[in-house]
Amino acid sequence: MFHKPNPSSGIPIYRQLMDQITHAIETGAVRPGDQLPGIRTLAEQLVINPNTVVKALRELEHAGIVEIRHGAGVFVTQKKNYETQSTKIITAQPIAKKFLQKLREQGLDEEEIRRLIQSELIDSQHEKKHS
Amino acid sequence: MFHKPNPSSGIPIYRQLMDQITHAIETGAVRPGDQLPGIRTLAEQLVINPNTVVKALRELEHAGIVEIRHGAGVFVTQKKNYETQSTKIITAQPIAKKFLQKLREQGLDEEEIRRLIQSELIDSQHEKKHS
Amino acid sequence: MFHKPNPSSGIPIYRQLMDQITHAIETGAVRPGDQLPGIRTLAEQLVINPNTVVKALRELEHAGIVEIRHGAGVFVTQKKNYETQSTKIITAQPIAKKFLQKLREQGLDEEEIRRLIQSELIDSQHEKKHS
Amino acid sequence: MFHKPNPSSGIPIYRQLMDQITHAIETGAVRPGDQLPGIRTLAEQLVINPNTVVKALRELEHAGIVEIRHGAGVFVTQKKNYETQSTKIITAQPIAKKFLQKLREQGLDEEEIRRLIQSELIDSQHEKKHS
DNA sequence: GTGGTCTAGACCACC
DNA sequence: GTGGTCTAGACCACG
Repeated sequence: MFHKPNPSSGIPIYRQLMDQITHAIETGAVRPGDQLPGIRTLAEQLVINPNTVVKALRELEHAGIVEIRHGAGVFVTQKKNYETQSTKIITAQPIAKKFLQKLREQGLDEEEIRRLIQSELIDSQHEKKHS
Repeated sequence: MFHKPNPSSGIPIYRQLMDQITHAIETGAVRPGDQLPGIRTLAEQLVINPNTVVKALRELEHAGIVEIRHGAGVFVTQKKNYETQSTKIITAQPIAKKFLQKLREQGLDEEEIRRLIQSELIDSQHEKKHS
Repeated sequence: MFHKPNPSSGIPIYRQLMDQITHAIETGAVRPGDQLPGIRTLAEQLVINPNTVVKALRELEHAGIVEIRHGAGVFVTQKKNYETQSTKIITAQPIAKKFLQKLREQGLDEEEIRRLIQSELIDSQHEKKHS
Repeated sequence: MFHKPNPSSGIPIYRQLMDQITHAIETGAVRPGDQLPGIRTLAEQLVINPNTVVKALRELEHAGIVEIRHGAGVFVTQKKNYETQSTKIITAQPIAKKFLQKLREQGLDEEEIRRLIQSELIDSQHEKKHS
């Protein structure tokens, strides 16, 4: 059902697995309420360490994508709209957090940060056009 | 700064460590922006495995309590309004101390105190529900 | 008679059940010689697996708290001098209730109370050692 | 190192495994401090369920024969004289306990029980001689 | 990779 | 109807 991650892609294996699972949900390959393969099963199929699988599933649980029931298995959450909270966003969140943290340490306030971001976004659009 | 967890208390070690850190923040023993001891240092002091320390810190990061900066260390998050937190916990401390003192005078040991508190907390939850 | 354990408290379910039973004996809610509810009954009431109940009872049996009679049921052991036990716990109960009331008035929630108590218990252990 | 238990012998599998382990210790096949095979390994070798292995080891731990170290493995206790506490005795203890419990429920006191046992022992010796 | 806990559900033995 | 044992297999904690 899932395929082997590429260990030399630069993207952490657990993130690649997260992407595969969220993608499977988005495409409807697995549906809310469905049970996912067990941790050991996944680890064997994908030839990765069970702990890595655990890490991926734990992150997905924190994000509300799956539900881990002790002794029973891992299930896709019943709720809804993963569209708005795709893996990409989830992945980006901590990066943004650390970035803002750094800016604040530099002494920038909210307004200054907003202006900085906006101007950089505009710049990068221009660079795109000129390339 | 932190105490050795009790491995036979039934409470997972990583959770005991989380509790200690949270409590230290609540009481103001460590303040927002402060750096916590390194993972290895903590592991040695508490005589536990570094991975267990990592797990505790990772959970606290997810909860927004601390921030792990790659290559720099672990820091208490700036955000929260810990001032009101600290005040109420600090006010509560002497009450707790006196209370524990009284129970011990009654002849209760640690185990009995733990059970009594837990039981009373559960009871009051039920009273809440029924009200 | 017994309450549903909290499966996400970090404390193993079987241990929470042990605590409840021990506490019920200490307070005199159940007395030496009394029969406890059957394993299946308990499991249904608490919405947990019968095997988990068995584990709790087995541990209590090893500790000499209860006696499991095959085909007959589970009984509180006759031996111990619970009278003195009961007295001190029962005396302590209103103290605990008042104490928890005060903490709640300070604005502490259950989680904060738990941490405070645990932390104070640990502290007093260290004071003991150093004395 | 250990061999498959007989599931249809009437003796519980976990007890057969306990016997094998204690026998291995008594004969010196495994010595104090030695690590036993892991739970999963044992289960595979003996073609039984891991939980059954766990049950056997837990009982042996309660009896002080082995020491289970979380995350590390199962080890033969360093202490000594298992000779005086052989499996036979350990097995017999709970039987004796329940027997005495029954007699007490019949209203017999300690002295009466002692006399009863002694007289029965003498009787059975006589029966032996006459057979 | 170790042991620890839990679920679900089976069949057996005792009273 | 009680507890006793066992299986199959899940996730959790720790080293």
